[in-house]
Amino acid sequence: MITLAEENYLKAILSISLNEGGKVSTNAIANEIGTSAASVSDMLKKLQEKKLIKYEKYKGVELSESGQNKAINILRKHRLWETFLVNKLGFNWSEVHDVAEQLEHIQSAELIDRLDIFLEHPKFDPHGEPIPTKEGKIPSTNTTPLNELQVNTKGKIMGVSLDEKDFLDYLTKLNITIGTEITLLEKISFDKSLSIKIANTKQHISNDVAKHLLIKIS
Amino acid sequence: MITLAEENYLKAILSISLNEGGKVSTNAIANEIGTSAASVSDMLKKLQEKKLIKYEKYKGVELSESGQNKAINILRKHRLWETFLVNKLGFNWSEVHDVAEQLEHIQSAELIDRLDIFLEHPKFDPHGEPIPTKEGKIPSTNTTPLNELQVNTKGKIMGVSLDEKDFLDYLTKLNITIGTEITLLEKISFDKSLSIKIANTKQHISNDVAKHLLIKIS
DNA sequence: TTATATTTTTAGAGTAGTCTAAAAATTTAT
DNA sequence: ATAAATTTTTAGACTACTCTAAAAATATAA
Repeated sequence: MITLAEENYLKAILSISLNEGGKVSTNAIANEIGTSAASVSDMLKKLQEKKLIKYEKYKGVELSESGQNKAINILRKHRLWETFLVNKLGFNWSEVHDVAEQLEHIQSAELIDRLDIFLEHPKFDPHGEPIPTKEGKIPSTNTTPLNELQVNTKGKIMGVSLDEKDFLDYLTKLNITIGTEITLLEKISFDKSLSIKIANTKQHISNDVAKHLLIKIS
Repeated sequence: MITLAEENYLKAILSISLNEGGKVSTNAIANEIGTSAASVSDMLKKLQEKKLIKYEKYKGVELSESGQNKAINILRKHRLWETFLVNKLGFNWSEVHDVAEQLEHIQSAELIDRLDIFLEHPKFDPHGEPIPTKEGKIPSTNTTPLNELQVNTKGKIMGVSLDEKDFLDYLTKLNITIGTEITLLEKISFDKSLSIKIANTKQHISNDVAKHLLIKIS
């Protein structure tokens, strides 16, 4: 059996390696989970013991096949629950993260199968992130972070890669949501901030915001 | 903050006192939770410390007001989740207990408010048990256990007071479910077993089964 | 009412997870 | 290439919960 803490470590390792690729460092995990490097070091030994990760002391860590399957399944559950909370219970997209973090640990394959059917097999969660398949594949999305686009490119916002209340509430204030058409007008080299056009209104956003907006070029 | 283990103790104490009334013994709790009396004794000290119970050594225990509120809220969550699982996800009434035992610990008042709305404020769970109100009241049901009825009484099954798979699957096999019309034909004094009539078919059930069938006399 | 049985509590120890402080290994910079 | 900075691991301790065994309190019965 896998414990709740172990699940959270696997999830953190998956999340970091999806964002950065390659081996994951102890510090990165500590930072992601909000714990000490010492605790991480301890836990990595246990996960290694259970063959959920590949780990060499001082050399960083990656998920084993079974570890990856478990981590992706947790991600699938998280995104299905977020979809349920928004589509069925009427939550706002900025309100669902914390509850989904709890729900993702409920143990019942049957429950998730039925939830998936009930939601009519959604492909994306309320943040536009792809929902992993039952078989453990994460469908790829043909999107580019806004800050990597060239000036004068036009596109549509397909998703956001950050699930934090403040960020999402700010986007809502800017009239930015999934499906919003956007044009990149100008890149300021000094601070990498961007001028954009949304619904014929010019707006200015920081690089920190832009890098989490996933665009499909039109 | 209340831990998962503490929640389970409060729930166990509530469940026992609803069934038997009066103060709850250490052994009864140990039995309900499936742990040792020593562990219970330990935990009772902690719950007392947090003012969730009224406890005197060797004298048994009862819930404090705040403990009772917490316990009833867990029961409310359990029964709402069971209703969701059956009414929305299509689970059978015998399959939902274990998953609901996990879901009842999810911490979010907003979630439960919205679930209640989504389910259209159900009054009873799939086993016919009343769903406690948000204010912490458990509505009373005017029902009598089948084994307490007099011979030749006719009634309708309004609920079952046991949520165990084997029991519920057996009822299904007997064509017994919520709403089933039933007539008590005969009581066998030797083993307290009963002859009953369901849909014009005579059947025979043990006292152990009958005592968990809650009847409204018609 | 005193002995016996039962229940409950205490004592001591174990596991999972966390922490801080210090040691060891690795990386970076001069 | 060696010193300094950073990262990672180890050591030792703490909390929450669990256990078994033994002691203490209570209930039951002759």
